[in-house]
Amino acid sequence: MVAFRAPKGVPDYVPPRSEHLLAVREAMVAPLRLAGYGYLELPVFEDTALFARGVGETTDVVSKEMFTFVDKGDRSITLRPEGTVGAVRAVLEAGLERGALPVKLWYAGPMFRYEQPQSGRQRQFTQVGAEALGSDDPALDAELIALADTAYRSLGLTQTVLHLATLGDPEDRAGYSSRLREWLRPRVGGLDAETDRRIELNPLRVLDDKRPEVRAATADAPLLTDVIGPEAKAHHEAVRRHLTDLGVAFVDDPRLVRGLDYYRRTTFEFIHPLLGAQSTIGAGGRYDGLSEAIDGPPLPGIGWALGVDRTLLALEAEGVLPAEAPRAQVFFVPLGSEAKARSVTLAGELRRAGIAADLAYGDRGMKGAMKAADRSGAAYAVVLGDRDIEAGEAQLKDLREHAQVAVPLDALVETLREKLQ
RNA sequence: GUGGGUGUAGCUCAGUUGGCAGAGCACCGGGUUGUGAUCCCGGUUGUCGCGGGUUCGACCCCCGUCACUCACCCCA
Repeated sequence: MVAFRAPKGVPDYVPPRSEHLLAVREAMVAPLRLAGYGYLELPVFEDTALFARGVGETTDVVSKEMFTFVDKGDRSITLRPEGTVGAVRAVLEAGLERGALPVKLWYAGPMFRYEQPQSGRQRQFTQVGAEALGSDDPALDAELIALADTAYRSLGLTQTVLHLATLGDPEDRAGYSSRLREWLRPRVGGLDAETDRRIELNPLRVLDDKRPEVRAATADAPLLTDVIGPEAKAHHEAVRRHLTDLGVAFVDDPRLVRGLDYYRRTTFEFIHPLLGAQSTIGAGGRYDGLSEAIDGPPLPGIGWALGVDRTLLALEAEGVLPAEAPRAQVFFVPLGSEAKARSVTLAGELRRAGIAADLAYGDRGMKGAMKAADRSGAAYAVVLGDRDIEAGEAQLKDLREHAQVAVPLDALVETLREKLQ
């Protein structure tokens, strides 16, 4: 029993799992760099009103899941529940929308939502996000989706399914909403207060309800797809075509519903079938009205966020975790204090030469130190005792071949450098 | 916020009708004066989540509480 535990819903990652998490993050970023996306470093908290306006007052995220507090200057501050709104704010603050368009950016870091934790859902979680602003070209929609697809593939995931939909333009959505509202009232109205509220404020959300009775009741609800205007429809068809040209497989999902208000036209989710209830490992969409919602100029945009934690869960579920990397290439086994001092020096020299080196600490004795060498994954052990120092040499042992040779001490670094080439 | 499940060694978990708290793994040491991963031998670690109650006696039964976990809601 330890005195302190991490706060509820806040995960620690320790080796070797933390290495896998880092690898996921890097794999998500690599394709973005190859597509001209620049790095954006963002604050993890913002003015509360920014999220309320940008994400939408009626969303669950804003209405009940924000980590909000008042700072010492009496400002209302909120730990970011998602990244897009802050990214757009930063772009506007820096005036990037006046430069070359589109502006393509990525960021990564922790997000915070005050929710009941469960598998794949933590109060603090990490996302890699990408945004492309200043163009409504459907090729950008397809590009971003393809980059996420590439990231998942490069990690070895094969079972991820891309769901694609369009929300149409605001007028399509508004018309459909009122129609759907009328349709829903007699069918699921009165079920509970939350659902009633949702029918009135954001009826599309009801279609996302997972309760069997709601699912059954809404099975043949009218579809948004049927009322999409010609422009949005053309945009959607172009996105589908580009994706097909790029070799990205997807399924059309007319019932796909996103939880944040700023989406319009393209929306998508990457779903992993082995994950249980929280199975969306990445998602995004177009948000052409977001900039105006936070008092900016008209600025179309498309973006996504990939869940780093959930993607790690997916890797574990598919059993495609990368092999553990050795912690050292060379491991010193010093016998005695003089040998310890020489080992510390030599390990330092190797590290400066770009070779991963470690040594046995404490007075472990031969056997224990060799065991530590073995566990480090090192290819070579350097055994160093008084008699070797007197002879001006070290015993260099190849831990895989079980072969050992004496090497002059002043040639050790160079010898290892050659052997590890 | 709501519901189910689980809390025993660092980790994974056994623990019989209520009768001296265990195993495997890990870790440490020895078998080898200076040689690992295999093998053999030995050893360390416990507020049985916490607080009450019942009982001669509670890891076990009862009540409460906390934590973790899965699911709903919602979402990456």
